[in-house]
Amino acid sequence: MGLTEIVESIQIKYASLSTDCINELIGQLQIRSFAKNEIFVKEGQFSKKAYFIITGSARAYYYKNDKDVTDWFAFESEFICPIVSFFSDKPSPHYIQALEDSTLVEISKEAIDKLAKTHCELESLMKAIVTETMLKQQKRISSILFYSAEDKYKQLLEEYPTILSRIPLTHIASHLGMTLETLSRVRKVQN
Amino acid sequence: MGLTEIVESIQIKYASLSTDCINELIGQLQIRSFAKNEIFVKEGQFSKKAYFIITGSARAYYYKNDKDVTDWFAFESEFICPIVSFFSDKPSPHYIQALEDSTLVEISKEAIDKLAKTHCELESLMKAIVTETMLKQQKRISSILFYSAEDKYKQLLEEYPTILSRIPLTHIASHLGMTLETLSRVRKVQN
DNA sequence: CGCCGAGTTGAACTGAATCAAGAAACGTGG
DNA sequence: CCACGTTTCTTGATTCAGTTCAACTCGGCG
Repeated sequence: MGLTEIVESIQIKYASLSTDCINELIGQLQIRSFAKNEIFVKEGQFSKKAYFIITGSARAYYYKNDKDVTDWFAFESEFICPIVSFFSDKPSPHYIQALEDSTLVEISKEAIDKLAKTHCELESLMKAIVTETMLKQQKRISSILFYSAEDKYKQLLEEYPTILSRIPLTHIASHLGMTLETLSRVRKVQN
Repeated sequence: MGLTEIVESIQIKYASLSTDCINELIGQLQIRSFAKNEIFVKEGQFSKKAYFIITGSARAYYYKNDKDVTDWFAFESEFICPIVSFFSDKPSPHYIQALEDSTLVEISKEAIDKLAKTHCELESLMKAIVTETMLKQQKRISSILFYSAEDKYKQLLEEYPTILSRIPLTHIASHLGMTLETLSRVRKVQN
């Protein structure tokens, strides 16, 4: 898949862009490859880059009381970025790590903002992406508040049916806000 | 406070607007007043209106297993809207209710989108508001996952020092994801 | 073969929920 | 302005989902 098709598909999903804008945008993209387990954004960094996953997967995680907590997963055709540092001027509490050998497209916020000055559609596209993220978080909040460990696990499997074969249970557990032991017990009941 | 000052202050906080845009925007605003406890957005509605609070307060809430759960509070100079229905094309799970006698500014999404077609700055302003909301939710997720009932209560008091005198504890408890009884016990320890 | 990290299992513990009862505050009409 | 009923909040006893800590199993890989 070339850069053109990638931008094409993003554009279709979120908000259409002029050919002009698409072309200029492509000039700002960088293809990057990371090996499994490679950490490409570190805590404390001011990283203003966003990544779109072509193949592979990644997770954003942080340390809470010395425990590794996975905040977000991203798979093919999804974005991932150090959300705090990307959108505000604070250092990132998150690390980002490839979970498989992965190929990503990288773009800097600076480049986007600059392009958006002349291409307003890009601003709409960004708004659409942020809105989607916000609605996902909205869902996640109510899922954390109201569902049992078992239900949260089921929900995750529905959203990401292949996740079990791709990602270690430790990360799944911490993302669901439960311990590895609890996840293990929940799984025993299921199968 | 007139509409001009209100738009002025919003614009300063999020993203600057041209005088043209400001004037057209003002033409789309509606001042609305609600009595304490009045419900002005109902569950199941497709409501594409957002509200900016001039005086008073409001909450967005929904029913989860027949229990009334407060999702968001909003006070002076804050926005509130039925987030799901406003940003996607789904009916709102949320009700919105005035918690005190309140005066709000109402604007429809339709009006904003129409204006944004000719005034790109407005798109940036919307993006800024959505981004702010997203970052707040990000914070809320980690607060739910990692803090004890007591810590969550303390945090809320820091963010909204006047909340106790303005809003019943039931709503505060459900917003913090705990029962009224637990909140009551937490408060006893504190004071 | 033996080590090592990932996952499982068990037992004891705990923070918060639930259920139930009572106290305090609130506002509404006489 | 007081009395009464309703709503809001507190307190207590019990239960429960999930955590913690510790030991054990399994599968892959040098």
